[in-house]
Amino acid sequence: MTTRNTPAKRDRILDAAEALFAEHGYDGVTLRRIATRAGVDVALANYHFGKKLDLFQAVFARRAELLNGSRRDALHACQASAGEEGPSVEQIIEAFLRPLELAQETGDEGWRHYLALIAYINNSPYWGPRMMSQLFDELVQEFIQALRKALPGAREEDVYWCYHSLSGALTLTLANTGRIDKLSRGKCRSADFQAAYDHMIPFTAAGFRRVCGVS
Amino acid sequence: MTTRNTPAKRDRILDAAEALFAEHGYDGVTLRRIATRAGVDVALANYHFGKKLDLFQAVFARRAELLNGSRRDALHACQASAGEEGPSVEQIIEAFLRPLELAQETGDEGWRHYLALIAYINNSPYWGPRMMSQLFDELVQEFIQALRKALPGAREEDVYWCYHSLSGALTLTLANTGRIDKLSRGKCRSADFQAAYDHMIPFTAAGFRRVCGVS
DNA sequence: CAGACTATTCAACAGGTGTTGAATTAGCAA
DNA sequence: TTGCTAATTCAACACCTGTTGAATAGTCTG
Repeated sequence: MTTRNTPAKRDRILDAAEALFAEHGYDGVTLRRIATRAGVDVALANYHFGKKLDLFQAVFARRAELLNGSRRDALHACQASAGEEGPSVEQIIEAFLRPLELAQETGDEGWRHYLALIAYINNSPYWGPRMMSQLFDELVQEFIQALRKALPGAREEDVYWCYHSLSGALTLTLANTGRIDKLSRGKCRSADFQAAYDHMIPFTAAGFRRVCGVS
Repeated sequence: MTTRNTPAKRDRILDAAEALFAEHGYDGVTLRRIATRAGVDVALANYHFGKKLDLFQAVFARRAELLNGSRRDALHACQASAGEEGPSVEQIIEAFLRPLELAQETGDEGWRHYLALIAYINNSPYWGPRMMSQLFDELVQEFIQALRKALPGAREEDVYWCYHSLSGALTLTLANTGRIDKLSRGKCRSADFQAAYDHMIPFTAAGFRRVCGVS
């Protein structure tokens, strides 16, 4: 066999880096802290991934394919079950958001950290422009085209601005800062993605319909 | 006179720190880089503000009062001009967002950087919980109470979730990452706050009405 | 077993970090 | 002028950073 079975330490480095980068950002994390958390020597990160920046990108890329696949499947499924005129705005947004719940379905902390990392990158004026596009733009454009079909006659510009609001609401959810918990005095729990999406889907769908001029 | 007229260098340090913190985050910026940008010796930042963390907080606090005042005035103004039943959802959100346009009205780059810094802090799992509340929560609660009055019968939890979406959309706007520019192939310019709010106000207002069960 | 290759650790480097105390300059009072 | 104080710079500290090359341990092949 050409590819050896990768040892556990390599993955532990990715896991540790994922969690720390998500909470403190790229510059807020030291390779030594990552290594300590992974129970590994500092030099090992360099051996497996090269420079610190390469490790950062490896963490970011690791789960992207899986996430994109899950989202794409959801979109195609709702398109297949819909009729000729295609799925509704609500169905499309649902396909966009629900796959992100895998974070808590599986109880996998890694996914929660990864989604927080996406939020960090997407909201960063430095990282956003140079890292989001290559992994996520193609699929996002597919969702936006589906939305345009569900909103006939909408101006292209309006659809993009609405997507911007949707993306922002999602990003803050994924960041999982716990601020809404404090504001609402415990009535909302920002870690409860399901509740967040239950509200976000009708909220953003109504926004799309209003701004894009379809009753 | 008891307070000397503060020399220009002190403010230049705040300006430089503001711009750099907003783009690269707390750990991504070095005191030497701030000093260089301000045309000042490294030790001067320490003399005026103490530790690096104190400088960070000073930058964050500098414009907060002014911003809160501007927003509070806008809210009270629309409340005064409204009748007994209070202002509409649209009017309240407008009062929440429009004051943020001062960034481009005045052409002041400092405000643009400051708002991007708010976005950075608000979206950060580390800084968000420990810095947002003390400066902004009181006024936010006032806005939320106004929204509840405009949405009679709405469940408190639903109002907070809707505010969460509004806050997320706003945060991504303030971050000013330019991603929507690329996605829309130039049809939207994320630096154009006015266009952003023109879309965001009806978008989020429709979301509030739908989720909070008022036609 | 020897050999080969991968995974991992050890030790150390050159450079950058925040911070500090002493020295210097500038601005105003008597 | 002479003082006094605030503002600013200079020089240096102890520490931490990412990175690297050599050394060691582990694992499979023949």
